[in-house]
Amino acid sequence: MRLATWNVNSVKARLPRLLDWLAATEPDVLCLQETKCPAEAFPAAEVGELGYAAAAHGDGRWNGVAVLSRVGLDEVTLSFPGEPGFGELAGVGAARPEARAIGATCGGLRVWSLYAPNGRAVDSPHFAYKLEWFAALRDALAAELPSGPLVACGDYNVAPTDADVWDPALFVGATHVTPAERDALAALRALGLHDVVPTPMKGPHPFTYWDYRAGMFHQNKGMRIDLVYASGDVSGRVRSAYVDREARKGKGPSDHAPIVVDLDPIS
DNA sequence: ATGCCTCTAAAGTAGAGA
Repeated sequence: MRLATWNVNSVKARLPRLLDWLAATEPDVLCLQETKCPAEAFPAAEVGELGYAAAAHGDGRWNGVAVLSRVGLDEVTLSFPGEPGFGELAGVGAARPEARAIGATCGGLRVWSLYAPNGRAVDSPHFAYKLEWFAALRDALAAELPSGPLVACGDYNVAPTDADVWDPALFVGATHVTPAERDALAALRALGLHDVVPTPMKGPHPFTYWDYRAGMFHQNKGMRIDLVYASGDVSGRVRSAYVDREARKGKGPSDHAPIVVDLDPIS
């Protein structure tokens, strides 16, 4: 099975590239983040022509996640149980969860496509929301893990180590690298989830995100913030994993590159 | 070379991303 995850930064703006990439890469399952479109506007017919079923969760302008599969798409779950919304923590009343999580069972594998809150700044209510969201995610995945093989893919908006940012000194005091955020990842690993670290196509760092500005991609000033967290029975089947930095090149790319993971069949 | 930001809409500028 070939599994992939990609923050596309608008599925509408990226649709020609997405379709070309699907045809060339042929993943069995693809997790998408930042689709930035309502579920009813998701280009299900277009991906359907390539043989993919689609499940989408959307808010409209912001966020948005989806799962595409050509090996079955069952038990679709929009948001995870206990997922917080932003407004509750900001004290402005109860809020629905944002469109940051969608789960589906694809060919016997439980798959989550996740888009973690950015956090903005450590003194922002958005940062507290980010940590609360991760704590709730931990509980939701803990509840599902006994049921079978599981993979939680997506844009975690956390760089797991200092080696996962191009210049750690520039990130002192910033989000994405704080001990609190890294502890949230450690709590997920403590459940038995394994960080499937992909191989970079170029250079020593498996970065998955490069800012659009100032030629960051061309200088390989990136971050590894897109992650594949796999249960033990899945991580043991990983034959290979890579960051497809080719998809970050050229005109009109997303600012993130896809991660592609090849799994051996269940023996 | 891979090339200096881009997306959406409550749009003609602003907010968000990280």
